[in-house]
Amino acid sequence: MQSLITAPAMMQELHSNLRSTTLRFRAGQLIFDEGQKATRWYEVIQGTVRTCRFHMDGHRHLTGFFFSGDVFGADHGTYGTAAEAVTDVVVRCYRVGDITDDSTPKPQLDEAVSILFRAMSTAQRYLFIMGHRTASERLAAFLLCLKQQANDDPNIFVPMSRSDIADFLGLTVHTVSRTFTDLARRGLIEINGRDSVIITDNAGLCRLAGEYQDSMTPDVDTDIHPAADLCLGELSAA
Amino acid sequence: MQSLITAPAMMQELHSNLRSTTLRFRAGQLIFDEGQKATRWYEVIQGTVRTCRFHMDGHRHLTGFFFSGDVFGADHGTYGTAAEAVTDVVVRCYRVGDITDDSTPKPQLDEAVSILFRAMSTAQRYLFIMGHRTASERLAAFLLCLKQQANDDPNIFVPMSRSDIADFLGLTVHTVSRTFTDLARRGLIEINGRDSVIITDNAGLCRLAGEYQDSMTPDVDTDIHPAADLCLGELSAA
DNA sequence: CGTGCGCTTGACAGCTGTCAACACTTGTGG
DNA sequence: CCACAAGTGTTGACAGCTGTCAAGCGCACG
Repeated sequence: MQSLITAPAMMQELHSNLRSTTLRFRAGQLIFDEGQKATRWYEVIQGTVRTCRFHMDGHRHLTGFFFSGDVFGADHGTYGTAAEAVTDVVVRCYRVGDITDDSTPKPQLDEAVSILFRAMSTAQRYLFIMGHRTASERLAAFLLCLKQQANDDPNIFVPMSRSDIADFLGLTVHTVSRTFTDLARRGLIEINGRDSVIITDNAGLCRLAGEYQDSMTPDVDTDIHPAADLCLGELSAA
Repeated sequence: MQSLITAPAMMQELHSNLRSTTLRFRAGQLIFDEGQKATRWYEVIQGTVRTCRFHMDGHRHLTGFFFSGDVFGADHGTYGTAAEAVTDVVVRCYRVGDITDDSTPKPQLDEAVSILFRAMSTAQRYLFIMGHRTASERLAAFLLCLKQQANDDPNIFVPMSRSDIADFLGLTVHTVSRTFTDLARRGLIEINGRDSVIITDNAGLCRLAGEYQDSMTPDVDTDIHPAADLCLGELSAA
């Protein structure tokens, strides 16, 4: 569920060496705006943050959700997205020299590059979802990401609004809402209010999302590439 | 139209210092496979190359097209996609030390990182297209990319098959075909055989693709974010 | 000339966006 | 405490778009 842009875990190794400021934002508040000079990066201490872009046609596109421990805003030059508080949040804010700064130690630079490549790979997997998956498949993948984010607890806390989910998955609020009730009707989940979902059929949800449990092989008989894979779970990989 | 993964122009600066091998591939031939160790990167001398992934459900997803001068295959660790010749191609093949190799000069490393961030930005823009755009809007954006790739000549050469375009845009062959004829019927393009298209109404095509010519402002009256933009043309940015 | 492949087209169904209405919660003010 | 408004979420009706299925066309190749 982390950003498709950057989640440089490598920077976490520098925590002890960096001066940080703790900030609080109320739900809905802007943390930084798209296009601003990217002089700081942030770590979520408590709450949930979203990154988003607005497009000419008025559509909003959410590019990631960030939870406790996640890093966001580590962009290059200017911020490629805005960041907003989904809930009341507490974040730690670090000034950074540019990643390509001479003072950056070599191994961490290596890891940064590696992470960027992984982020690209994640983005491409996500591209596939947006291009080829239906609403219920996208929502299933999304819920599994939330579950993984919460240590695989099937009792999921959903801090973001239906509208946020819609703008993240490329759907409308209506479709998201309908799909929630549809998944519930099919016995895959149970809905407890607007911010709580229980996964009652994990295997079924995985099947929907395009993941296959255990060593189950996909039921295709054509000449599939051996390396073929689509691990939606990695959407939330750091 | 270049890869969403990597198109490190910085490496081109090293051409003169590197040993290279010239290789030829016939249309349809595999250049390298997904998952292989990424020990070389390639530059297209002549022809067109595509990079693709296969997914469990049997779907193919093309991640980029590469034309003369474009660089592909500069991945980290293993290739994230396979690369195939769309037409008969001539490529130059370079062995590379890892980008993070100690011998890589600092400025070029900086540029590599910068390019990676830009690629991420491009991927996110592309994500938006996949999530929010209709078939005709996608095809319009695609054709404009092809046009830009060919020095803005409105007489476009389309080397790839309808199937390739479909798997790149997240559509089916049928929809791509129907959309081609639809654009022609609306007077935006003229189709000359399967591999040649003339753009007869550039402004109209731009409007469709979500780009606005000149200083035309989008006709929305809601509280649009000031930094809002969607420049599909940058899809083909290096 | 026959075959195979890619491209096109039509009919149809399914999914999702749009429009509309309503329920529920929250906050404000009387 | 109630009335009211605003925001969010849900649901239904409907239309439009796109995938699926099916058929046919044109071209390249043997």
